Amino acid sequence: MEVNDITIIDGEKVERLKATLPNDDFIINIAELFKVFGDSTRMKILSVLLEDELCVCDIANIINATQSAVSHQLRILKQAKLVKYRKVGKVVYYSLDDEHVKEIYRKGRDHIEEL
Amino acid sequence: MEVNDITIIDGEKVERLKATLPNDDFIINIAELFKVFGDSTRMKILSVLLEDELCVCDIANIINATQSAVSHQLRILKQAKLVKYRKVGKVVYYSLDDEHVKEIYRKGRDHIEEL
DNA sequence: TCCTTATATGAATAATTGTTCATATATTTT
DNA sequence: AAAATATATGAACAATTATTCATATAAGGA
Repeated sequence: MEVNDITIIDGEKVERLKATLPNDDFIINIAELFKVFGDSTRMKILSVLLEDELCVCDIANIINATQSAVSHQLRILKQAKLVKYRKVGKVVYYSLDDEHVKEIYRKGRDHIEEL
Repeated sequence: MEVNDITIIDGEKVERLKATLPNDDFIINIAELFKVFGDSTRMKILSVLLEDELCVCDIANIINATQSAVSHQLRILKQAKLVKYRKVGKVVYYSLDDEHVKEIYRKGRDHIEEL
């Protein structure tokens, strides 16, 4: 015991549960992933990309944000492998990278709509 | 057009996509929900609660955090309706509130494990 | 009744982060 | 070649937030 020296359940069970805890890397990575979903601007971007592949300036227009803010947030979405892009001349088209985005979005929606 | 007056796609399509955007309340709520998942301490708490119903001090022991930190985070999880609790004397047992937690957790795991 | 235990909570602090503004880069148009 | 356009990015600032510490509350045991 390091932080607290009290337990309600027996020490054996505590040890067993400690063993089931995912390692720190996993915890940090999954928290980082959800953090990316945890911002209104990024959720708006993901929402429109659920509908269509779009360039930066159109995304900015549709969600009523500045080009700079959208570009910054797209970088974060890109790093999390939630969106991918395709360059056509000076225009960069962004789209969802995989099905997980849709699935996570839907599960989140289900939870808040259940009430 | 309010923020930018440039578009790549035609204005009609921009308007159509603006119409598909969820309203602000929804966006704020879903972002708030994922924000709750977006913290290591809370993810650790959810991880152990996926295994078992547990009291505050045992959670603190298992994830190696202070009682105070765990209690603060449990309040946030409670507000998001991700965990529920049951009082037995002075001991408070927390458990997952619904299936959505498991499902969201699994989808997040799938994404980071896909690489 | 007094002491201990389990949990909750307010305030302060430190760290993280989203936006803005200015500007850089790259591509197209004139 | 110069101007305009689409996007990216660094720095600064403001806002949010997680933890710690002290303490409050409430229940149980001596």
